[in-house]
Amino acid sequence: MKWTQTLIPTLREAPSDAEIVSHKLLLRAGLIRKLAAGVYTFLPLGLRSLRKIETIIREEMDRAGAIEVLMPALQPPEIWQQSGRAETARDVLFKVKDSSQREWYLSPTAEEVITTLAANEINSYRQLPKNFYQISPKFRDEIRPRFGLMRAKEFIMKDAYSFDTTDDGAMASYKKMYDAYTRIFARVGLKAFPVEADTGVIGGNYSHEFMVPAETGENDVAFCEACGYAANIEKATSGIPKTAAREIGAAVEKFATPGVVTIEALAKEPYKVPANRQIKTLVYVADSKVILILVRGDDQLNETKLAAKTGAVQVRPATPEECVATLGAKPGSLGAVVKVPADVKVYADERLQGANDMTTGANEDGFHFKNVSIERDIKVTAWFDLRTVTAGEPCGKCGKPLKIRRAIEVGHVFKLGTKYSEKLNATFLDVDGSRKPSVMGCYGIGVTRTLQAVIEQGNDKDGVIWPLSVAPYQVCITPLSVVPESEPMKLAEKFYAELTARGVDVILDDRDERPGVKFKDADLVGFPIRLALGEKSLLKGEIEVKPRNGAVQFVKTENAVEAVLKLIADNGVVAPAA
RNA sequence: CGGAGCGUAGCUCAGCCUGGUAGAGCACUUGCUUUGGGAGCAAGACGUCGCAGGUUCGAAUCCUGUCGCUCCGACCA
Repeated sequence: MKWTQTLIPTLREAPSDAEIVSHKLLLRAGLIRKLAAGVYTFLPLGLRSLRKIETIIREEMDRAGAIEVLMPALQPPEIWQQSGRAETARDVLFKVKDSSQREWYLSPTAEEVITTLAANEINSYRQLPKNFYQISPKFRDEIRPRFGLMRAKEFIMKDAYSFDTTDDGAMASYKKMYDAYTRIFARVGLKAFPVEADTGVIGGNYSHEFMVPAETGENDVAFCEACGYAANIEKATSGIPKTAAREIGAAVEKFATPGVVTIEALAKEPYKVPANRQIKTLVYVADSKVILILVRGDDQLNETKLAAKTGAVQVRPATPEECVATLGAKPGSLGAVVKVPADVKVYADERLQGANDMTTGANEDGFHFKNVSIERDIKVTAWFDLRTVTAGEPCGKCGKPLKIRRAIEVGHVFKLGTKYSEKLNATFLDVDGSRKPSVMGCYGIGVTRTLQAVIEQGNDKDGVIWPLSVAPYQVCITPLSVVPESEPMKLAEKFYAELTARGVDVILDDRDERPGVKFKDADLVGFPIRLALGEKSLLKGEIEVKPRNGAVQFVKTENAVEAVLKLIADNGVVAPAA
């Protein structure tokens, strides 16, 4: 490709609405342009990288035995009602109406469609297992699009859905995808690692996310360097000990705490009740039912765990008015010892099991109880792990301290079980003649997000540093004179032809620009290898070969093509084991 | 949806407080010079100051509404 024939609108300054480095570079390097919040056009260079990522994904999905299909973006609401997700996924569904006022959903994912297909087309165990995948635009009514392609209203996702006859088969399918994902991210040059994850409204009971460490990520991951344990903070557990039991003390005693409405205030003079001897009582509304949550004063409730453990679709903190209506006191004086309505369930964090000599609100503004023994004085409906793990806690597996870091989620694999196949009647006849629902799994990769993650991970002050495997072009030839028939231009054309013939992706910067401009642009876009052809070095019979992230080398012109091919071979695409 | 902020040239932004001629840098066009890391000089083109209403002799500037965008939070398959 000749630079002047394509469109590479580089920017010296980033538009002010770009916040993080990868978003700025996507715009500055001329890869994408924003049409509206969370909605982007891919320019020629951005599209080339996107296609390369897609190609890698296709190769690895095909290698793993998955088969490609293409499902519609327009989906009828009926199948979403059938699966139950019309309700549970309501908030992210894009809904459109056609001219006859019929409603459609724009696909945020395709469990319903593929399961409907399987229900119609798969009748026998002989047809299983199957794994269908597609790469297509997806739509989510994100309440707050952010960070360019990271969280967009429209984005490209690879989604795959496996169907098996047995749970073991489903597990094997899951493992294949897990391994394929590992290879995919390695090939696109991303340091991504799998972590245990919550399943959210997708459902199912077993799940891993593939995470790219990055400070700008929107997820926290807890991990143990000693034993390799890693989990999304929404799911992570630790080996932190339960609250130490003391001697069973006297009966519960009320004491005045005027104006004290925080854990911290109660921990100070004159009360001096340490946070770890307090019970924090939280009022929540789970699917429109009021519930009480008890966690230790120095712990934070993990809402994802709460939803997962209680099976609620939606949980939210109660308003102060709802608290008063339920317990008769405002937040800050709440407790579960007295005045808990019979129909209000009380869920307590396991760390409180056996705790006594605790202090908690008295459900009377300005008063607390002390000497509370949780099992003696509080009617706990159920014990769950509900707290959020913090850095430094002992790993639940090996006891070494856990660390926490930010990460970008680029892939997610789920074992779904029969949730969708049962609801949408995706059944098959087994060997013994019995009809069974297929055991499913689903597997997503955020393709556009992966592209941005590559940039977030590979950049310096001058611009993008692409892995060879996904760079828009592998080599940029930069003649410092573009006068036709000039020595630099003639050689540039020759290298262009030869490298192209050898299967290398080359762009020739034939713009009549000053060298500085061309070099700056080449660095900004981040082509992995740059060939500079200037009068000075040509007089010595040399050209300049410069890897984007390495040192300049001068090479005899006759050896230049081989030098480039060697660089590509040395730093090239990770060749995954078959 | 709650909180905060911003909409002025293609991009980054000044001007607004204290109403009166719409500006700078970069980018763009032409010419000359320059030519190994975002050149110099000269000339030029580019604006319904987001939109609508109001106040005023007069509004980019003050007021009201509205739309869009960004950030924090809720949310996040």
